[in-house]
Parts: sequence; C-alpha cells; structure tokens
Amino acid sequence: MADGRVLRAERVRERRRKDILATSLRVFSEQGYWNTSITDLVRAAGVARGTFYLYFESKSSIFLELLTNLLSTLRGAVSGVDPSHDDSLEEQVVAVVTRVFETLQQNRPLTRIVFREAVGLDAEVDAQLDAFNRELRGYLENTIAIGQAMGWLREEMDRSIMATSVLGAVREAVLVYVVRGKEEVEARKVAEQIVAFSLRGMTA
Amino acid sequence: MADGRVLRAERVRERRRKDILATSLRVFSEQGYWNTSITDLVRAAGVARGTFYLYFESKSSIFLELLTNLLSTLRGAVSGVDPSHDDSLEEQVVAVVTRVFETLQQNRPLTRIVFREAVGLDAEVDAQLDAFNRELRGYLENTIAIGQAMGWLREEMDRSIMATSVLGAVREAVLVYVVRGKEEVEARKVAEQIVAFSLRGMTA
Amino acid sequence: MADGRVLRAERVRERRRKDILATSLRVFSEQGYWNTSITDLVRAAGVARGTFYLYFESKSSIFLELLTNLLSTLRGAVSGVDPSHDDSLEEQVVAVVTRVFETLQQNRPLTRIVFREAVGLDAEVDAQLDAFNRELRGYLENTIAIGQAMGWLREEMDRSIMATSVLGAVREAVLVYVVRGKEEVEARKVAEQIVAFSLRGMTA
Amino acid sequence: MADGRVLRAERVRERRRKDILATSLRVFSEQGYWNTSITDLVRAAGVARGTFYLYFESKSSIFLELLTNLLSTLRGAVSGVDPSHDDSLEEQVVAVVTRVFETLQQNRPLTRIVFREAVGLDAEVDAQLDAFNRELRGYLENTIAIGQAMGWLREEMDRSIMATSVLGAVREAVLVYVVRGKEEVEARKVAEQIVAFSLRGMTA
DNA sequence: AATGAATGAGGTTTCATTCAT
DNA sequence: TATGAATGAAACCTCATTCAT
Repeated sequence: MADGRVLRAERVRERRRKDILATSLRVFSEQGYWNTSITDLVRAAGVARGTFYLYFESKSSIFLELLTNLLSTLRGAVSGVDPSHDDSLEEQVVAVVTRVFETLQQNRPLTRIVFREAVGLDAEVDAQLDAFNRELRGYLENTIAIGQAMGWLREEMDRSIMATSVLGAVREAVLVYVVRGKEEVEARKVAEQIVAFSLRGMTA
Repeated sequence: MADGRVLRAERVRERRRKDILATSLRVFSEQGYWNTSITDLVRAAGVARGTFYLYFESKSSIFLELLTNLLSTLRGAVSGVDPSHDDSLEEQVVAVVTRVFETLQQNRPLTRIVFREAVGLDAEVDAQLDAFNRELRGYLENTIAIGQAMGWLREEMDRSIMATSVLGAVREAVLVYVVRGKEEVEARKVAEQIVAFSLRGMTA
Repeated sequence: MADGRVLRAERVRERRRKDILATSLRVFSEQGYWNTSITDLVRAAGVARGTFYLYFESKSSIFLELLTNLLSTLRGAVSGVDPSHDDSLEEQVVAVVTRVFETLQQNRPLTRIVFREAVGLDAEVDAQLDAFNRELRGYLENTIAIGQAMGWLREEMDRSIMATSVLGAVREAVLVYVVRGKEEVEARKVAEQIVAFSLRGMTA
Repeated sequence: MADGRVLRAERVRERRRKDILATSLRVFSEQGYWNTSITDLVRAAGVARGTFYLYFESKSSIFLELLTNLLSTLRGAVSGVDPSHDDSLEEQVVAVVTRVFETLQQNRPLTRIVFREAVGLDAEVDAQLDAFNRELRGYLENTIAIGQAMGWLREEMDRSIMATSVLGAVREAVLVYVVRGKEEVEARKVAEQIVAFSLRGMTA
C-alpha cells in the first residue's frame, strides 16, 4: 500500500520532471538560451518558480541535462566500422551518418539550440561539448586509419585534415538541413551524397 | 580655422571610436558576449559609461559593427573563379580558400567570437550572418555550376550537397585551426588539402 | 480498548512534540534563529515538513515555546527572600542567584539563543521577555525594599538603580560564564562574589 | 573649474551616502535588522534599488558601518584613569561612565539596534563586537588593578568578577534608561549612582 | 496522523541605459 | 563632448507555509 503510494509519487515526480524538461527545451529553442529567463520556463511549464528549483538546480543545469541527453543519444548512433562485416565499409559509414542525421532530425529543437548557442554558455557545457567533439574526431581518425591500412584510403593525405573535412561536411549538412531547413530531407540520401563526396570528391 | 578645428575634432572622434571598438573586441573575445558587461567595455576603453553611448547605440550594436567589419573583410577575400584565367580552376579555388583562411587568422579574436556565439544574439546579427551564409553558398554553387559546365565536376551530384560539404569542410577547418588551435597553421597548406579532399576525395 | 489506543496515540504525539522541540533547540543554538530554516529543523527531527506544522504553528511559535519553557524554569528558580527565615538575607540572595545561574548552565543552548537573539524576533517573544524582565525587576526592587525597611540596605540610594545594577551584574556574569564561556564555572562561587560585590562594593 | 566640479560631485556623493546611512539607521531601529529589507531602506532613502548598491556592498555592510561608527565614538568616550590627576579616581570613573552614557543617549537609535540584535548577525559584526567587549573588559580590569595597587579597592576580590559586574551594571543601565526608556535621564546622576553602587555596595 | 511536492511572495543583486552636470 | 551617478526592470534564487494524497 504504502509502497504503491511511494511508487506512484515517484512516477508523478518523474513525469513532472520530463514535462519541465520538454517545455524548457521548446522555449530554449524558440528564444535562445540567453534570451530565456527562468520566468519564461516556469510560465511555459505552468509551475511555480520554486517548483522549478525542486527539479533543477539552475538554468544552466537544465540546459546541461538537455545537452547530455542529446549527446548520449548521439553516442548511441555512432558505431565503429568493421572491415570483416558483410557490408562494405562505405555502406557502414553511410549507415552511421544516416543514423546520426536521423537522430538529430528527431531532436530538431534540441539540435537547433546545441548547434546555435551551446558554446561559451557555461564551463561544464563547454567541457561536455569538447569531450564529444574529441570523441567524434577520435572515432573518425580511427576509421580513416583502418581505411588507410586496408589500402582503401589514400596514405599521403593528412588524417587530421580528412577527419576535419568529413566532420565539417556532416556538421554543415546538419546545419543546413536540420537546423535551418524547413522541410525534412531524406537522411539516407544526404548521407550517401556526403559519403560519396568525401570518398570520391567532386571531380568527374 | 574653424574648419581645422572641426576636422581635428572629427579625427579625434574617429580615433576614439576605433579605440572603443578595438578594446571591446578584445574583451568580447576574452569573456564572450554574454559574460561581458558595458562596465567591462568602458573600463577597458578607459572612457565613461555615457561616452560609450555617444559612439554606439547599445551593446549589441557594437558587436554588430565588429561583425560587419569581419564580414566585409571576408567578402573582399572571396572572389569568383574565372575559367579564362591563366591559373587553373583548382589553383584559383585554393587561392580563395587560402585568403579566407588568412583573413580569419589575422582576425582571430573576432573570428573566435563570431564562430562561437554570434548566433542567437540579436535579430540583426542573425540577419547579417544569414545573408553572408547565403552569399557564400551562392558563390560556391555558382563556382560548382561553372565547373560542371566545363565538365570538370560531376554532373550527377547535387550542387547543394556539394556546396554544403565544401563550406562545412572549410568552416570546420577554421574552427579547428583558427578558433580552437593554439599555434598558427600554414593557410596555404590547409587550403590545398581541403581542396584536394573536396575535388578528389579520400579514396586511393 | 479504544481508550488505550487513544492514550497511546496521545503519548506518541507528546513524545514526538518533545523530540521536535529538542532537536530544534539544538539547531537554533548551533546556527542562530535567523540562519535556521524549517528545512533544517525537520531534517534534524527526521520528520516531514508538513508534520512540523501539525505540532507547531510556525517557526517563531516553536521558538516562543522554547523561550516560555526557559522562562518558566527560571521563574521556579527565583523566590522571594524571607526576613523571618533562619538563613541570613545575604545567604538567601546568594541561594537565588546560584539557582538562577545553575538553571541557565543546565540549559546552555537555550540560554545562548535567548541571550543572543531573542530580542526583536517577534512581537510575542518580545512581550514575553519584557514581562519577564519586569517581573525580575519587580522582585529585585521588592527585595531591596525589604532590605531597606530592615535597615540593612541604604535608604538614600535609588531602588531602580540598585535593581538595575544587580540585574546587570548577574546578566553579564551569565553572558561571560554561561553564554560565552567554554568551561563551566562553579555557580555558587560566582553568586557569592556578585552578591558580595553588590552588597559591599569594591572599595577596601 | 574641473576641480570645482569634481569637488562638488564628491560632496554630493558624500552627502547622499550620509543620507542613506541616516535613513537606514532609522529604519533598522524601527523594524529591526532582520525585518528590514533592502526595499525598505531604498524606499525610506528615496533612491532606486541600484543606487543603494552604488554606495554600499550589501545590507550587512551598511549595518557594519553603522556599528563601526558607534564603536569608534564609544572608544573616544572611554579613557583611562590617572592616579596622579587632580580629580579623584572616583570622579574620573564617574566622568567616563557619564561620557559613555551621554554618547549612547545621543545615538539612541543606533544604540537600540546594537544592543538588541547586533549579535549573531554576521561574522564580521560579531568580530567587531567581540573585539570591543574585550577592549572594555581590558580597560576595566586594568583600572581595577590600579585601584587595587593603590589600596583603594579590595585585594581579595576576583578582578574578572568585578569587571564583569561593573560592565553589567553599566550595560543594564543603558538597556533600561537608553534603549528601553522613553524619557531621557540625567547621565551624570545615573553614572554617579552606578559608581557609588560599584564602589560601596548597597549595604548601609 | 504523516507526508513532501508545490507554492509564490519576497529576498538580494546586476546591469543596460539615461541624463543632469 | 564627456562624465558617472542614478535608475529600475528584471535576473536568479530561497523558504515559510499549504494541501492533496
């Protein structure tokens, strides 16, 4: 009995937390982080000022939580390539880029904020983003190294430049087609083209 | 006589304006836009609070001016390719990217702010950035169109994706080597590699 | 049966009330009234916030109750002198002061708070303190009047001043030896000296 | 010219500071420190909230300043006794007590707050009060030592108790006649009686 | 009776901008 | 023109108290 009550309370609490997170996300994405006040957040969530602080420590902490969620979802979308896999390496890379793209498409508001103004917001936020960027570059350089070892990718090209270029191409595509773009594009198609571009370039 | 006085006053005025702009740029780049107060700016410039408002309308307007300066310098660095020119098209593109890169290297503090937190700061700032981005994409798509017309670049690839990828590759390189990087890299070398990557891809 | 249940509930209730009072006293004395929050009190008592309000009306009311307890204990320690008693008047006064001193020593935490910050806390608290102070002065002036009537104390001295001085001497001793002092002093010895001082002064 | 302007501004500034101090003192003494908000202070002073912070760091800092003022005035009123002086020692002590009393009478609102709620308000405030109390006791014990050396005061009495009792008598008199009392009493008369009490006691 | 989530008034402080000098 | 004191809206956050469960 008592347990039932406690459990239910727990669920309600969790639900309320999610609500505040969700409405805050919306408000942040509409107004931008710096132009959003705690007042805006609580008004949107329909709770009292104090209630906000019952669930979150501060404005930056709720943002950090939103960011952490996105990054962890993204980490799930990124997986290493496997030369012994049935699929070709190119197909595997296309699959990863597609998943990343889809993940971001499914989290457009959040993607929008993170891409627009996450940088320089807060020391902890910066640290998380830096860490994620390092992970991404590490993953990319590693993948490129495998490709080079297999004789698939050119040996003479600087790995750092290649990783940078690929990352930039993907990032810009996200900016153009997810953050700025109005209508949704087909993730797989974009991914295929970016990968084709990255592998074979533009020359005929 | 009076004219001399007026002229001199004009020069003094112009000089002071430049001073405030320069010190504000430094402070913004050190602390970030949102963490910088008018107090910080006037203290750094050594003028009174009121004086600041004699020269600039508001905190966001001085930032807008700094941004406008950078964008106009960048516009100068970007020039169209000319098929009838002596230099090869690739050489011309490398030259443009090199100039852009060098320009940003020479304006590191400003580049840093613009890349980190210019977005979402203010409607006018956003508009300027959007316009510039559109210009860049337009220039790129145009260049690609020329390349395709000459049979130099693949016909079957989506121009928008190509423009996006190239722009992203350059932007990321700026982020990595100018904004984040500690030591200065050789602009020409980076440009050559990005262009090589973009034209011929990574595959052997 | 039912009666037994009711009685037991009553006892539990009383016990819990005492618990909250006791832990609150400790917390108040450690942190001071104004630096103590209801959160501190309920955390220390191990009850829910709402429970606190089942037993006490407000933060100031629990303090008032603590104060009332101390004052009523103190009232018990103060008793009138009796000229027809076997003990000398001086001995009787020494006994009273000793008892007061001991009472306060036994309630150091409470004494500490009352002496430090009871004043200006709340209208009702102020009223209680005023009433007690008036009682004390009344008792003292009365005792002095008896002494004067018996020819024991000087006629020409202002009774109000004498009462004030004695009260102040005792109060300061409490401040120095109970509130501020680390180690416990012997109540009787202090009492004897204060009385000696008050009766015969410092001159040789 | 410029100097005149600067000087005048300085004076205005100083005047405004004094104004805020004076009205704050009044409000504190009327409502008590803890029941007074910055809003109360600025409303009473007729300045904007921000203006307050132009002159004072915080609520506790303005209180600290008021306290420091009173303590420094009091320090001026307390001076050592001099056995070789023409006036008798008793007369000298009476003079000191009178001056202290008068000083406090002239600063009734401030005296009221300090006596009522200065303790436990803030670490720095506590430190100042502690230091002053130690000074007072030191001065008193020293004076008593001189009296004992001259054979004027009893040797067998504990100096600490004597100092405590005298200090308490004076403090209580201040409480009764300055802090609580409605009409002003004659400082000299009270001082004479307290000193008489302290020197020769109450017995006939 | 007991709980603790929710409330919202009110706290202190900051800061972009104005304006009298 | 230059100054910097003054402004006051609005920021973030706390906490005594209430109330649905």
